[in-house]
Amino acid sequence: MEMDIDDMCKAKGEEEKAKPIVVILMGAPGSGKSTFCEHIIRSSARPWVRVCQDTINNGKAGTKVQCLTNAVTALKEGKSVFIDRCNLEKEQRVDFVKLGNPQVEVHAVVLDLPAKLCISRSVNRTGHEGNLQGGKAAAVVNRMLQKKELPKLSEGFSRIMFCQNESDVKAALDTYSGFGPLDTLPHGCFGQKKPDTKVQLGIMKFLKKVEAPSNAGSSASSIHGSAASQIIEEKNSCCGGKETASSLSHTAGEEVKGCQDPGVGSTSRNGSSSDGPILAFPSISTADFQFDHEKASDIIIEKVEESMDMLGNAKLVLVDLTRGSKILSLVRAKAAQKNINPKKFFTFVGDITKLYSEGGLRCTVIANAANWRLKPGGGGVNAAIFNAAGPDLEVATKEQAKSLVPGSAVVVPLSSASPLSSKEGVTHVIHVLGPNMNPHRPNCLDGDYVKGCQILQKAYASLFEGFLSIVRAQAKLSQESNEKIKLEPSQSQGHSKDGPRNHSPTGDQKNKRDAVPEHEKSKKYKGSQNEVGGINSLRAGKVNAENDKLDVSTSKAWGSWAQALYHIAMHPERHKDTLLEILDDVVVLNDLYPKAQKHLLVLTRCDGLDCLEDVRKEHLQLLTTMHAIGLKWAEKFLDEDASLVFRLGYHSVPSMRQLHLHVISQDFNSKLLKNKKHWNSFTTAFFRDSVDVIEEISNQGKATLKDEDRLLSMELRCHRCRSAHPNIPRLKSHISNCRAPFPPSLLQNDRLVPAPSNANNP
DNA sequence: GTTCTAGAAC
DNA sequence: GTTCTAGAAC
Repeated sequence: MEMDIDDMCKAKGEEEKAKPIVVILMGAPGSGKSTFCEHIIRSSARPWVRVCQDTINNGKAGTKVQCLTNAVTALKEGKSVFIDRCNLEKEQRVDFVKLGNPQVEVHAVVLDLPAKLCISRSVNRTGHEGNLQGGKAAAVVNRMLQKKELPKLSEGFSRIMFCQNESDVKAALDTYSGFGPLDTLPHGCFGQKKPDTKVQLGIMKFLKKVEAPSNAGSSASSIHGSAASQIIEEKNSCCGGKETASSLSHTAGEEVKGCQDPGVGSTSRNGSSSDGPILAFPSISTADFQFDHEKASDIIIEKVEESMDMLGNAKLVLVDLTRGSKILSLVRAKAAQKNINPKKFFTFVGDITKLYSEGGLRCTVIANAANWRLKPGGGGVNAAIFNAAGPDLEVATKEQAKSLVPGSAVVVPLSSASPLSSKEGVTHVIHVLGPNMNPHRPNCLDGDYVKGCQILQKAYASLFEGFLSIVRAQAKLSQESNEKIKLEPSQSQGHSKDGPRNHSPTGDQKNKRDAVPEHEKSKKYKGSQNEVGGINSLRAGKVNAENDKLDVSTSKAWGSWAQALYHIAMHPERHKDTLLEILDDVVVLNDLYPKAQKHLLVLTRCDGLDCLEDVRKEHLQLLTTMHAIGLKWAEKFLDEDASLVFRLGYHSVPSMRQLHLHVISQDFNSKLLKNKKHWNSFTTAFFRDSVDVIEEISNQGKATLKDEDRLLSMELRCHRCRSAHPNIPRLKSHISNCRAPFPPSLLQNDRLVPAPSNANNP
């Protein structure tokens, strides 16, 4: 179906310019499509018509042709159109995309909220009609979601906005509510979460099934499919940067105001990040905090030098607003003196919030010289960055931490709705708090440069470490997707990436969380993978030494109930009757509350090693021993029951003190597995496979923790087929029957330990 | 880590 | 009414 351009122009008459658009909504039942339209229609200055297939026929469901006809009519009248139907499959939306023409842009708004939320909304909405309740609603939504295909610009959309949580939806609402009749919106993909920014699951993992599994009719129909279905996973080509980047490059300022220092390094201006991520950072503490510039420049150089080997193709850029900046010249001179690779580290004169638009330097990560409360305002870089990033940054920051200890940093993923993200290509802001030498500011060190230098060193170390964690996470993600594509070379139409997922909490959960008073939030906060130093360490009772008040001893950070394993490890002879094995380095015991048929713990006897966070290279041998002993026991159990499959790993943040390795069979058949936290602690990225931990310690010297609270409160998904379930009992009834193969990520690297006879088909 | 329980969800 | 979740207390 084509629009007649001439007709449309005539209809609009002289006034012109006002261009109607078509917005095709996509989302499962309960994703909020109608609410979305209604909200915008109420508040928008643009005339809109909502074309809803469910009600188009005098309040009853109509046909697709009716929808198309109504849409054409509305467009001829100069009205913009919402296509309010699920549109999850490409085939279902192709005719609506054809409404577009050179005069009429077609946008997509994808409401990809967690399945559980859609299910619960569907249930609520349809409950009174009595035809789509409970499991039925779940089945319908799950089945629809199985087929969903991510829209791509190549289908004919000029703009696609992905909404994976309530705040994304809010951003989209704001965008279209404020979208006046004469306005235009930038083209491209927006809102697709950057890889592994921990914010999201959702739509990034897009699934496409070639054929339905034989048991697809059950309410627990699989999302990932069973052995019968072929799953193809692919990193969606339209997301994560390429097209967004190209759309940005068209608008990049022709006039390059930013100025790279000639003496130290050089990089091409436009698209300069194409060959590696760049961290732009201001000099910490040398402005308002009045830290000595000579000392600060030494520390910058020292810390930059230390990071050089780990950078890979990533780069560091020290940024200052003014060309004559003293700190910049000092650093430049010292970098040259030390022969620091100018391609990996250089200085740049420009506004750190406009590096791309004004300077042509694309930095995916920028550092902020934050205040301890992580509040906007103040002045200088902090005020500038919070201003430029918009309110999203404040919200995202609060999710990560409430305050910062001097010498620490916190990584904050930036929502794609933030102008810093859309205009400058920034994916993360790292807040850093340096030492303060200014008596008019909090925590003044009164000229104590011994402490001051230590803190500044820590601050830069934390900053660079935070940046490297982002770089590593992104590298790992792209490597994984490459592997996936290699695995299924002939079927690259799907859109999913497997592996440990960072699911978003459901919207309602988020609301509840948002209702929690601030102090409560920070009280509950237990640190996150992206957080460096600071609060994460606080939880373990190991706060930067310079903050004496917070430097509590390790044992005090654990509740009395969390000491049981520690006591066993220190005095195994007192617990002989409960222990399965006592060795020099480790003891083995059954988990007191097993969450599966077989669930035991390999417990280190090393004093002072409480959790994964404490583990360093010197513990590599111990980790290997723990793994070997765990494996030995798994194999013993497998001898007795070849149907079992084991997984060995650590909790990112354990509840019990004293490092312990879980050896757990994957049946999860235990009445003691009672709640979401139990389930998610063994089936999300929160569970760190022993093999991966060993690899990370060996390569990076420490383990990656996935300790976000959200992981533990994620929607419940089957660990095999990844289908979503509304509650624990339903989930358990599903897993007792699910025989789908394990996700590919678990099948790699010996993460799963099956009986030898099942080695190829656990 | 568990238990207890209020109150939300069904 | 019963089931289920999630927060507080331990």
